[in-house]
Amino acid sequence: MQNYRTKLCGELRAADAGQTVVLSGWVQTKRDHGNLLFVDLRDNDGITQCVVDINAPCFKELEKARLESVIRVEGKVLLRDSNTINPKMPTGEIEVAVSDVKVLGEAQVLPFAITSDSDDLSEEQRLTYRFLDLRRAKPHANILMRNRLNKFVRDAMWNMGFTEFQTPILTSSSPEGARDYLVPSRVHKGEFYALPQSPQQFKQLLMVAGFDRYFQLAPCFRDEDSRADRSPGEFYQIDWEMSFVTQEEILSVGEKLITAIFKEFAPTATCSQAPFIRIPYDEAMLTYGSDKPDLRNPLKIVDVSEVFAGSEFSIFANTVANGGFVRAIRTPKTVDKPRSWFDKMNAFAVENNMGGLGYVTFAAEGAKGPIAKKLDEARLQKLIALTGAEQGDSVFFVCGQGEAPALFAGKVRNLLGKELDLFEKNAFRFCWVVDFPFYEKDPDTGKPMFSHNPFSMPQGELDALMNQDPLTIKAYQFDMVGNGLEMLSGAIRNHRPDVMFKAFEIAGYGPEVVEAKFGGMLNAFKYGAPPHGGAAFGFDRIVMMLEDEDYIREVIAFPFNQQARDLLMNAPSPVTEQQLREVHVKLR
RNA sequence: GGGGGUGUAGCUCAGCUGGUUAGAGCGUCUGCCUGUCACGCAGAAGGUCGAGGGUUCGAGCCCCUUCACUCCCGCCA
Repeated sequence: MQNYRTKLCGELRAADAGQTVVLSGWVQTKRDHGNLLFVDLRDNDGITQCVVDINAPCFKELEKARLESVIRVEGKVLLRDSNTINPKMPTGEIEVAVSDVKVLGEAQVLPFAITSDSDDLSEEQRLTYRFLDLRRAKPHANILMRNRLNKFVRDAMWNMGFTEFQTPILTSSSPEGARDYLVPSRVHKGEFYALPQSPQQFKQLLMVAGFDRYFQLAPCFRDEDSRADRSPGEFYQIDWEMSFVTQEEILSVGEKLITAIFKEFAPTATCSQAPFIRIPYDEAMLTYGSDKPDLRNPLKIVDVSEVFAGSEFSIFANTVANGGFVRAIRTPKTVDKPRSWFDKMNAFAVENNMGGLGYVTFAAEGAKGPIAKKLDEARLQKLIALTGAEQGDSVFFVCGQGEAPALFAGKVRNLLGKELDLFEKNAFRFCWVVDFPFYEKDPDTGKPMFSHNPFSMPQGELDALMNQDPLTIKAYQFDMVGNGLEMLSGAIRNHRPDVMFKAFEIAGYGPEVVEAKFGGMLNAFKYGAPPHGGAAFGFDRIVMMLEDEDYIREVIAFPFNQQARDLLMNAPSPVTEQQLREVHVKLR
């Protein structure tokens, strides 16, 4: 039997001239000059130009091969003339003069060109023919990047002393969190497995089992609707857990891993260096109007309620008098922006159901803008002191009750940053958001409910639960945020049954509920559980950032579409009556 | 569950105020071409205008229903 190849399509160089080689790959493009034919042959490794002229016996065979057919060619490596060298190709100094061609896998006429840009193709086409889509340069490169990141992360975690595990895919439904994917049991009528939303309980059990440091590139399944950065169905986490650690030690592992990743895969980008700044949740909400601050944007939100308290600007003054807030954002060098630009900003506020977006501009001749004349000199000076405004700057105001002004100021901060092109370029800016509230007020009942994760340890532990207003208790719970994306979530876990019972009691669950829902883990904690904690990175999101993709589907080989369908495999799909009967399922 | 957008040739799109035979680029097919690299040139074929209903002398265009895709809100311990 003939061999398929002696070289790969990306490896031939000038020094190989004169060799006879065998290459196999896909016919990417053909340039047919009638008596002279060029074929770009592509494999996973690269592209090599093949050439054949009318005198070669295999000319006709190659000429009739369709685009994207798989062929085997045999030929001699020739140095190209200096005027025909293609400097854009790594193999551009040579070409293969083909003496023999064999079609190994014929292609039909293609639904779309492999050389098209992603932007020129519909999502539906791409996913229906994903096997063709993945032949295209950028999607192919994205998947190969995933592979490199996989290995890099494994090596890094092993080197830091972590042990890799595989935890069950068929497990039990967890009562908190997202909707589960359910799998009916054949053996146990009316009972269901669930696919894990994360290996949370298993990794904690492994700590109780004494494994000390766990990690897993863990598949997670959540039946939730999709977003640009959130794939429906399944996604992967770099999941880890550690015994006998403080929160700072977990953060340190996260910093080490992410800085190593970006140094390796984005060497030319500016990247935050460890230690990343820690921003308490409350401060993040006030200063950035978000628990996912994008630190590439230099703008900050400042509370200027005191400037307007008792002022002539009655709308703001009244709001402040009634316990509301005025938040301000200083924007540099906006004095020359036309009135229409400020109007556009105001229109954005109205679209977002806010009263409007007031502003003051500090021009050479003094403060300008609709609000300026309502503020006396002392108030203007205080405003300058609070915001750091300089001549030529503007200050925008958002006013309202409760959390609304801070949240909207966060949106305004994003908009202004984009409008004024203030975002730092080619940069990855990371921070930690720490001290998440343990409870929040249930908007319906007004009672405390878990705001994030019932498994995390409240700061102050049992003492705080017994003696503190629940809504003021913070959790050892943290996120890592990179360029405004949530990259990681983690916590010190609650490993003490007494603290857990009390924590659930405050949220309105009796001990019987805790026993019923978390019995497995709770039971384990009764037999000597080490203090432990951990975190998980969104693996796909890191690949997204490294490949500068806006959509998570671009870094997943076979993603669902937005409707959680696999258009290629036709999943989900109906099953037979027989299959349903076996698992005791009746369709309504 | 809700809101926005899209659906016209194999692909990506244009199609004016409702008016003759629905267009372009790429792809396909045919022919020409020995140095291209997204080769070039000439020609041809290719349409249930997502589906169903309605208004109208007349619907790709207006109305209703419905389906699919996409972005966002809700949701995402």
